[in-house]
Amino acid sequence: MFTIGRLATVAGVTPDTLRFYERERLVSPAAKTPAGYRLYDAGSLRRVRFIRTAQHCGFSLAEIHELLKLRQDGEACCADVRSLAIQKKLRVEQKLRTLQAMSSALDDLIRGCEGDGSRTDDCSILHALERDPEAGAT
Amino acid sequence: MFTIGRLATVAGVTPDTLRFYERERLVSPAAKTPAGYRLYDAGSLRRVRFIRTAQHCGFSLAEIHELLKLRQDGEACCADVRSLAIQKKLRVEQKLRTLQAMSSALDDLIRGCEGDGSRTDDCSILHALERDPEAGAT
DNA sequence: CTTGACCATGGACCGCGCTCCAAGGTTTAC
DNA sequence: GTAAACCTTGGAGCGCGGTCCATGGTCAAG
Repeated sequence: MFTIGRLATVAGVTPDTLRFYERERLVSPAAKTPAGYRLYDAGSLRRVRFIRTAQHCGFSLAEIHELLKLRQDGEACCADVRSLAIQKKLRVEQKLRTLQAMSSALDDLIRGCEGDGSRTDDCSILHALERDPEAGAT
Repeated sequence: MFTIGRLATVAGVTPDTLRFYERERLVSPAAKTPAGYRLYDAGSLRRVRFIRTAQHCGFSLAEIHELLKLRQDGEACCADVRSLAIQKKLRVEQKLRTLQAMSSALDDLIRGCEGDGSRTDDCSILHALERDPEAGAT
């Protein structure tokens, strides 16, 4: 059994974060001391690690709540979890495409620019940004 | 000269957004009617388009403010603008790498999962998410 | 038995980019 | 002349994932 500070340290978060997760019904202490101190066990640590890892996969806290509910739910099956992972993958890929579009738009700007000391009223980047985004390319 | 609603329509934003941009010192009306109505000109439209296009390149409103300041500033040169674009590109690429890591982490989860009807206590995805993220790969 | 580190609660606040609302004035179309 | 559509200001609220603060109780070391 650890106190909140100890769990925070081993899990790599802050005590405030753990209290926040508790308000969000993601992790709750295994017990409390008579004085009201939260006490956590190894299961709590696994749960916090679950949250952090899922976050690294792009899941929001609300989605992690869903995943944790599936784990509790005797009715749920592995395919349900897999389905959430696949949906998340699709959204991550959508974001990737958006960022890739940004990256190549920036490339175009940078490439079109001399980068010399000319005044900014001649700057090709500033001119390009002003063009109607709805108009055709070029 | 257009009213706020007309500029909003042609620029593809809402009047609320234009008022918000004005509070953020990004776009201000060219004039006001005696009754206090905002009036915009073609330069305003170009400015709003600048903002939208720069947003599509990943610039935040604060950064767009910087870009617009450079345009005003007689001292600034094209190289300053180019430098902001390059910095932005680096940050976009960093985000891309983060998302690519998410994408392949999700791939691993999905690949490792049968996706069959087995109970969630056997789910390889849920087990994988519980593992210590600091531990070496497996 | 005091000092300092730790813990509790409740609530405010952050950044970001809007979005919506209420209460009222103005303009336009018929 | 009246109704609809538009405009004004000021301020609150949202989603997200925390972070920080004030105030006060608890616990361990010396």
